[in-house]
Amino acid sequence: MNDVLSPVREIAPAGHTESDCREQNHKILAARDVMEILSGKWKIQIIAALMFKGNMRFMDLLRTVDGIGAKMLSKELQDLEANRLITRTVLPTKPITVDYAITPYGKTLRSVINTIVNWGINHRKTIMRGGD
Amino acid sequence: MNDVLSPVREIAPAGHTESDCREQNHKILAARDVMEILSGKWKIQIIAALMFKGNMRFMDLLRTVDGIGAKMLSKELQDLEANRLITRTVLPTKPITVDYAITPYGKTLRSVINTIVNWGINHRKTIMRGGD
DNA sequence: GCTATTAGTTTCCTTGAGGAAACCGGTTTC
DNA sequence: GAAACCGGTTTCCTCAAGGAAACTAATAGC
Repeated sequence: MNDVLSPVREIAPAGHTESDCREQNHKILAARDVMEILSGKWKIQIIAALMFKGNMRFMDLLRTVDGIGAKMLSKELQDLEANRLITRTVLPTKPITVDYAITPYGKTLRSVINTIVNWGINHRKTIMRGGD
Repeated sequence: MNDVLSPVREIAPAGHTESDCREQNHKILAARDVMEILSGKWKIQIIAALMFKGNMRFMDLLRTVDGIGAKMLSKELQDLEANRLITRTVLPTKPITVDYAITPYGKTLRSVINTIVNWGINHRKTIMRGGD
């Protein structure tokens, strides 16, 4: 009776082809992939720390990434290393030290991190202005 | 004896001033803010769906966001609405329908989502090429 | 011998994210 | 009156994320 209702409405909005639709689904998957790699409370903060402050040792990161504990830091660093985003280098110093650094591949995340950081900075301003 | 060791090494790398350091910490916080808003398994996928496919109803989203359940979808939509990223509009149709749309403020996330999606697409290619 | 450093690991615990399935109230169709 | 569609909510459950604190092992200084 009412065909404005469209009980089995097409998922793609008007004017979108099926191939458009497939491409959009592909994008949604890509977004999910990235969030899986960067998910959790700490990964982005660790990457941002290494990216903005340069190489750091375990204890540096423990002090820089506010609130993280040794166990979590250790685990997150292993994850990031497994994803080839950072390297772990043991240095032959007397109290042994370990250097963590971003890989060239990890550096390709710079645009992602920068975009996120810029939006975040603006978001803070928006909230402060009374928005939200 | 060995001053290369630097037991209480400065956190900022050589050449960085204290004000640099404060700015970098500010960036790390901004990154954390954004990840809090977008964290979880579904938020980015929901935003990406609305952004790339346009307004959708509850059932559209349930079908589009692969694997999500009604409870999670409902809760995530409430979160996104609370953060003023989407709007919820009840339409006076016969079987009641609800339209979800991205707000102008939510649209400012487009650059973030696009950057994430592009990196993700490239990441897939990298992995396919045998990398990892 | 005692303490401090570095870089973790181990154990135990709590909280919350997320999922499956049933249910609900309203409306339309047959 | 039964079945189906819409947009959820409620209940119950599990598993993983995350945290605190103790512990390890090696070395160095006092």
